[in-house]
Amino acid sequence: MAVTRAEQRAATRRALLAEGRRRFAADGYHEVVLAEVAKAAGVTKGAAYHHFESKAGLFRAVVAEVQHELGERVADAAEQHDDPWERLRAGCRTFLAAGCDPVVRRIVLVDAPAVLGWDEWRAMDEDSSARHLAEALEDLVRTGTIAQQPLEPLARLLSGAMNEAALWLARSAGPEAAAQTERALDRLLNGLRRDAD
Amino acid sequence: MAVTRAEQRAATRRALLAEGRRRFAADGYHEVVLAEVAKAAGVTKGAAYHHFESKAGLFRAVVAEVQHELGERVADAAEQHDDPWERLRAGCRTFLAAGCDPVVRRIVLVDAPAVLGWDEWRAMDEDSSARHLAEALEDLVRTGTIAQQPLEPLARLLSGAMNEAALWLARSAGPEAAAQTERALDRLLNGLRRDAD
DNA sequence: TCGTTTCACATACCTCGGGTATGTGAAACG
DNA sequence: CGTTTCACATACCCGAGGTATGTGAAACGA
Repeated sequence: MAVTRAEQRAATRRALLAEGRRRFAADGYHEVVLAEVAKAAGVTKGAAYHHFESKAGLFRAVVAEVQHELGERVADAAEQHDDPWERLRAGCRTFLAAGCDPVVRRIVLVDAPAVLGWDEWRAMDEDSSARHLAEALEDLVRTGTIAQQPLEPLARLLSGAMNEAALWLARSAGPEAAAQTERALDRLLNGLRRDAD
Repeated sequence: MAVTRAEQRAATRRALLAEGRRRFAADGYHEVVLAEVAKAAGVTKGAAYHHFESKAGLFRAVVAEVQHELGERVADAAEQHDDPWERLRAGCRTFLAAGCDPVVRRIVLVDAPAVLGWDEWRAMDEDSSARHLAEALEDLVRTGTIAQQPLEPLARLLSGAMNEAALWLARSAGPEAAAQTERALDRLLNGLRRDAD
């Protein structure tokens, strides 16, 4: 089989990303040593620096990847529904469930803000997940389900609430915790509705 | 002036904590080099390791200090009011304002979860701020202002909402952002009330 | 087909910073 | 006043991120 250079390059990059994702999720950014990631991926540290500008650069690429997948999952869940209100709820539920995944939890929610800086983290979050939340809220205003109001602060509050709840859910043993959290979130959201339930 | 050993020890510890707090807030945990903190505090690295078990140990002590002060401020603000509902609102407003302080923002909200681990961060947060939130919610249930319900998930949602909102507020230029966030938070909380506004 | 260029890495090396082991001089103590 | 304690200072180790340079096999042009 002929292996072109482009194919080999892509394969190496994928291997580094995959191994990085595993280790960042399992051990946390600081505990991960780049040379070991490279070794496990079948290459040396030089390859890693050829593909990424630094250890933080590899981490950034992993975060972007995970964020993107997360956003897709949330969007897919929302699209299962037609009613804007149910779209929002479905997205929230999916996010809460996904946040329990150690990959999302450790990489995106815990380490990323500290490693990449809060501003960059927020920009990446906006591109993947938070954007969907903002759109969902806009739909709710457009359809008159909730009153017109500044949506940016509201989106931030809800985004933070779900981030933290996801982190907490992953640590709470009770299987009823997820359901309780969803109910509590429902109650909060219902406060925004204009008409009765 | 006679300087006893205990006094000197306490002074050195205070100096290390103060300088650490400054640098951790300004540059972030990773960028801070322990030897420079010690030097700026008028001692050497050896002194730092005599007082704290590691760089993370100094950071942990700083986090505990800042968390404690933050909790006090929130509690003080709440105690200005008698009505449980207003106590909660006052505490939330105070927290949102305090979270904009770079010391709280960078040290407690951004770096601490990654450096100390989310579990330890959460335990410290519970001891200082989150405990007050939980008590406020219990009061609201006791007085019948909000319906009886599992309070732990609700407290987590609200805590996360305010953490994220505080982080965002510190970055948003507009002076109306704080007021808008408080209004949005009010709307969410109002959803919990049993009776009309 | 063959010389040349490109490039995807490997290898060797540097440096900085966290951590440790040990020394020291002045209080504390009997 | 001799001895002990202890709050540091000094010297050293080493692991890990980052860099500079080498290399061999594809890619390419003639």
